[in-house]
Amino acid sequence: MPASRTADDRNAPQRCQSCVLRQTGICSALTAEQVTRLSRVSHHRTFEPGEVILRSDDKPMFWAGVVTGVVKLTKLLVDGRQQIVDLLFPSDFVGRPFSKQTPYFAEAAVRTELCCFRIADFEKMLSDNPDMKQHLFEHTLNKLDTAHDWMVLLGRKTAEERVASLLYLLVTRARLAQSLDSKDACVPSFELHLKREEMASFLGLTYETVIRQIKALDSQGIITINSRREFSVSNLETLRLAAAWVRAEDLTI
Amino acid sequence: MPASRTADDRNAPQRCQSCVLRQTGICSALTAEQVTRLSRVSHHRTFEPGEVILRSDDKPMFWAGVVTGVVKLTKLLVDGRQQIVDLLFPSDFVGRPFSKQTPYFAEAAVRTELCCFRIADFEKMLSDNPDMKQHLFEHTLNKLDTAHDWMVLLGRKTAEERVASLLYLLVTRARLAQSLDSKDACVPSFELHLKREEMASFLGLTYETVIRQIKALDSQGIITINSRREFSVSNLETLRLAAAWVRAEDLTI
DNA sequence: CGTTCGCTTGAGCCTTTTCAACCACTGTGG
DNA sequence: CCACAGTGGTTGAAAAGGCTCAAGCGAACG
Repeated sequence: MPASRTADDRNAPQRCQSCVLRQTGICSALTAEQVTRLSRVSHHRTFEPGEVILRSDDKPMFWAGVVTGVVKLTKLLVDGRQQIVDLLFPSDFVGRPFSKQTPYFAEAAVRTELCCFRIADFEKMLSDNPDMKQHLFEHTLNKLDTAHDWMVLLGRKTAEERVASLLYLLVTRARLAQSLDSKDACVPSFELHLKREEMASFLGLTYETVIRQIKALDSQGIITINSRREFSVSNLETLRLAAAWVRAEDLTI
Repeated sequence: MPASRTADDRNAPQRCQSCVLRQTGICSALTAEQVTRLSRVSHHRTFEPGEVILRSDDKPMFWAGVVTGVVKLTKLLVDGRQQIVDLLFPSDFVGRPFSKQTPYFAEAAVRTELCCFRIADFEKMLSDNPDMKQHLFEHTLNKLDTAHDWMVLLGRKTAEERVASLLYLLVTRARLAQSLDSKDACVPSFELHLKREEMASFLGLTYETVIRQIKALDSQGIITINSRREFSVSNLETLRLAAAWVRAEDLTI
């Protein structure tokens, strides 16, 4: 699946040092020299919106970290019903280690840049770097925690709470990403990376219901609809309450 | 939380060699001698049905493997709504490593025997035994996969499919456990370890709906109700179809 | 022998889905 | 330049699946 090395890949050693994975992701466990060594077996690849990154049941050929963009992980039922089971943001990982089969479809939601490793290189990398393995282990444990939180949403929350939960998650994500770039503390407005249909698929609803609940949140003044893909949130705490979110710490997706 | 060492614990070295955890669980990664050494810092503890094992948000004091019984992991919303996010069976683990807070309530569903370690001993054990850590890592990855499967159930399946899914999961579990003891290939009838209410909480339904769907499965001949807590399944494949389960391999809970 | 807990059943209601139509925007080709 | 198709988004009306509420049953247990 990964294309051959691009011209860009030959700049890898420099590029790697400023990568998001280096700063907060898996490469933060490495020394500068180790990163340089690693950069020789990694290569970047860009996926367009809707492009499939990994196919369910396929033998995994590569493993990757998300550098920019958003990846959705979806599962299908035999009759075509589908559910997004996770959204991946920069510093998250795509691929199922230690398995003969990929358990989901990974698809780019927006234009997405991945840092890819061949499976063999990746597994060697892990056994060579216990700290890296530890990082990935803890990341997996966090993912399990947030999956459990999402199960509460899917099992028990109302449609309005679900939509509020997703918007809260996305606005928090946006703040997080922004505070890394600039020191701007508040994000009044944020852009939606997802279609209504994708929101619905992640929330266990239909897209019509999502539309109606977004409108309901707007008419209650909890959010303001700027355009189809952009919203403002004046009071984050109000949104959190509307989401029936248990604790802020739960928000690690 | 763990009680002081019992008389039983002094027999630990012998007991450990025949334990489920030794055969298929985390201790399978150890030599007999390592197990003996480990048995000195472990101790067993029994929990009665409904007894709380770990409390959400508490600092984790111990970590344990399930030897016998069933443990349910539940999450609560502020207003009291609750969702069971996982069921643990023998050879599963209770406790969240590498975290300051337990992310859920762990409660015994039936009489349950745990093999407990103090957190400090446990973390030392992991760093001393890379194979053990690897085992736990892969176990966590499996748990994540099954959590994703359950998200599909909660987000997309009908009430009948949900109930069928749970029964299929439990009957498969029962077969698995039985084939370890005897070589009996088929389990026509199996006992339910859960109350209707617990089934509902795991399935994102109300218990009335669970009751009605069990009845519906019975009247379609997919299962037979022997008693309130015991069912028979003549054709496992029919049940699997009713459950809209994607693949048999998904069933690792 | 009464109480409690778990389970069952029924009736009506409500949230969400389904179905269908329509709108807004974008890119394409005549 | 405009007709056209295609995609994503919006709205309304009707249907339905599952929930709520209420009552009753049965086994276990003190």
